[in-house]
Amino acid sequence: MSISSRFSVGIHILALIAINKNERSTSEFLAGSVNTNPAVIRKIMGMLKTAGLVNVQPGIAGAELAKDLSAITLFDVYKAVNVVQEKELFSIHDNPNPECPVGKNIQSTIEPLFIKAQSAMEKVLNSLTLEDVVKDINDKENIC
Amino acid sequence: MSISSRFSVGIHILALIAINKNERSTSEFLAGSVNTNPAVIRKIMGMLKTAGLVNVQPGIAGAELAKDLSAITLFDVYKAVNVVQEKELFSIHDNPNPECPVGKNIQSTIEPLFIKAQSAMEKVLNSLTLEDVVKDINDKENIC
DNA sequence: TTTAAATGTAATTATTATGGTTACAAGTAA
DNA sequence: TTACTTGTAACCATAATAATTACATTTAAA
Repeated sequence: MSISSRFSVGIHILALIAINKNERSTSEFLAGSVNTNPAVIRKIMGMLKTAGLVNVQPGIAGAELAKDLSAITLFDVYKAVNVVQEKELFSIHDNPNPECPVGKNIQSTIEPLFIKAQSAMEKVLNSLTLEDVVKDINDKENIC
Repeated sequence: MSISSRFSVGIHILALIAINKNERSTSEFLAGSVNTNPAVIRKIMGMLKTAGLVNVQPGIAGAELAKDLSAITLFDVYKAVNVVQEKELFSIHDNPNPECPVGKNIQSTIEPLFIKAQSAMEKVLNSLTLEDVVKDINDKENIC
C-alpha cells in the first residue's frame, strides 16, 4: 500500500501556483495540469488553506502562496494533506493476547521502533522545500 | 493511511517462535497470541517462508526460524510481508498534463525525493533486528 | 491402513480509503 | 443582474485489508 497521491498533487499545485504567479491559478486551471477534477483540487486546496500554505477566497478566482517557497517544506505539505497520521505510518495489530509474554509486550516494544523509522522519513521531507522542487522544474525547462 | 499490520504481526510471529522454541509453534498457537484467525497466520507464514525466514512444512506441526535472531532485520520482515513495494511508499498521480511545464516534470522531480525519504525509513528498519525485539520483551518479562 | 492433526490455499465477506464525478449553495466582480 | 468561482456534500467504483470458512494435501501415529 502506498501513501495517497494527495501529497504529490499538493506539491504539484503549490509549485504550479508559484510558477504561474503572474496569472490566476483557478481550480480548473490547476486541474488541467494535474489532470483531475476541479473538485478534487478544491478539496486539497482546502487542506492547504487550513494549514496556512495558500490564500484562497470563495468567489475570488485564483490561489496564492501564503509563504515564501523556501519557507514551505515537503513535510509541511505532507502534514497539510493528512496522508499519514502522527505515529501511525505503521499500524500495529490490536488486542494481542495479554496472557502471552509476547502478546502482552509486543505493542510497547514495537511502537518506538516504528516511530523511529517514521521520524527518519519525515526528517527527510522536512529538509526539502518547494523551492527545491520549483528550481528543479525550472532547470529542466530552462526557464529563468 | 497506514502500512498493513501484516508487518507487526510478522514480527510478533517470529519473536514468539523464538521465545517458544522449546514447544511447537503451530498456526493455532500463534493465532492465539496474535489474536486472529489461524488462516491469517498461515498466509503470513507463507510469506516469511518464501523469504527464507522460517521453516514450515505441510502436515508437520510448528514453525522454526530459518536464521539466527540477530541475522533477521526488521527490514527483512518488512520486505517479506510485502507491505510496501520498492520505491512506492509514496504514490505519485499519473498522467499529469505534458503540455504544462509543471505537469511534464513533476514526476521525475518528485520521485527521487520520495525515494530518499523512503530509504531513510528503511535504513532504520535495517538497523534493527529481531534480537533487539526479543531482548526487549525478555527484559520486560524478567525472563532470562 | 486408518485416523487425527496440521499446513497450504482459495473463496467470500465487511470495512475502509481513495479518487473521481455531479450538483449546488454562497461569495465576488463586472 | 449575470457570469464565474470557491466550498461542500453526496454518491460511486475500485482496491486493499483482515477475518472467516472450507477443503485438499501432507505427515505421523495408532
